[in-house]
Amino acid sequence: MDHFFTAVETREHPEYKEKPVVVGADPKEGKGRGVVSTCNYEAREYGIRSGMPISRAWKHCPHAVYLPVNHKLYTEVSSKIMKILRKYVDKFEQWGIDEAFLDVSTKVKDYEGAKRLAQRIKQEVYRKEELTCSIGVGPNKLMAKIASDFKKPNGLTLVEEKDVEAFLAPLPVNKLLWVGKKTAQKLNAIGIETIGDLANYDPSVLAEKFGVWGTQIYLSAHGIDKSEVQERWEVKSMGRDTTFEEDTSDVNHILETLDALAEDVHKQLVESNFTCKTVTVKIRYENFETHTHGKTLPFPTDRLRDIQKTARELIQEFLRHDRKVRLVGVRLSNLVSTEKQRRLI
DNA sequence: TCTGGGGTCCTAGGACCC
DNA sequence: TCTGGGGTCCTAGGACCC
Repeated sequence: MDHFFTAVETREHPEYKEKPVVVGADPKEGKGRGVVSTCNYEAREYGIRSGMPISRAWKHCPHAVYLPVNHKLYTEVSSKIMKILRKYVDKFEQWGIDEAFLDVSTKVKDYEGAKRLAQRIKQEVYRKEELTCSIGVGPNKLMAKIASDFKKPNGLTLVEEKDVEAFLAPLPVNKLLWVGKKTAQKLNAIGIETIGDLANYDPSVLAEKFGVWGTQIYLSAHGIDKSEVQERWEVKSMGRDTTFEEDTSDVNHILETLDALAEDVHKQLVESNFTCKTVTVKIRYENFETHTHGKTLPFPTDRLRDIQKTARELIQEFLRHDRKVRLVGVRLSNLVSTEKQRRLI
């Protein structure tokens, strides 16, 4: 979906149309902490980008419309859109809140057919939800994803198998899926700037420098991706974390916050009929130094007091009166469905 | 410039078992 | 006194995604 959160907000509030809109943390007149979640194209004109500190966005454009993240609303709209998409295929994979992979290989004969299908999907989504999306068509998930990024908003990009290498070659290496900031830096350091540079690099050297990862990105640079489109329905972990309004060394405040986060994630655990075996806490000090500390219990649990007690024990060693804390979090993993657990007992 | 919150996957070392 | 080879599970940290 194109700038999904701000697009939904603008649909709900037509008065925002043609204004710069930013969804994210409260800017508090430029003193807010947190980041931009999504911004529309008008806001991008001012240099605002998603992931940017909200204070910096404020400097770029104080008169933009700043809105909090209304996750509930976006999830509802997302479900409706996913339902539309799912109808078109039998192999479907949701990817985050606003993206999806559709395997249309059994539904169309050729790329021309895929293009027509993509146009129909765009029309239906627009007609029913008044929202635009950008679609990429390719021989595999990797290429479809990169193609979908190529022209936005409201784009449709086809990359046929025979054109894959030529399409990828001029793109900067960070356009490749799984190549983020760190990997891009390392690649740049050895003279690799474009995907074409990477494709022409000696794969054995890449394997030596990056291990399995090196082989993976080398194949990606050639547009090779064997992964299947498949629904992931199994959750591996669930967690909550929060950044304090102000960094704090108040132990009671930290522990109470931790309890509240545990309560919140416990609610989700019970509602989704899971028990958990592992509790992990996360702490971030004011200097952004971040630690995690986890414990696997001898038994799976869905009792709030087990989770809270374990979390409190785990965080203890990190709490020092001379170190201010920026963020705390609780994550539950090693999930076992309550049904499965009953069978095991 | 000052860095959210929800996740997944991978790695490497250590404990432990046969 | 020196020390195999196979495996699983746990833990902490890091990179990546939206």
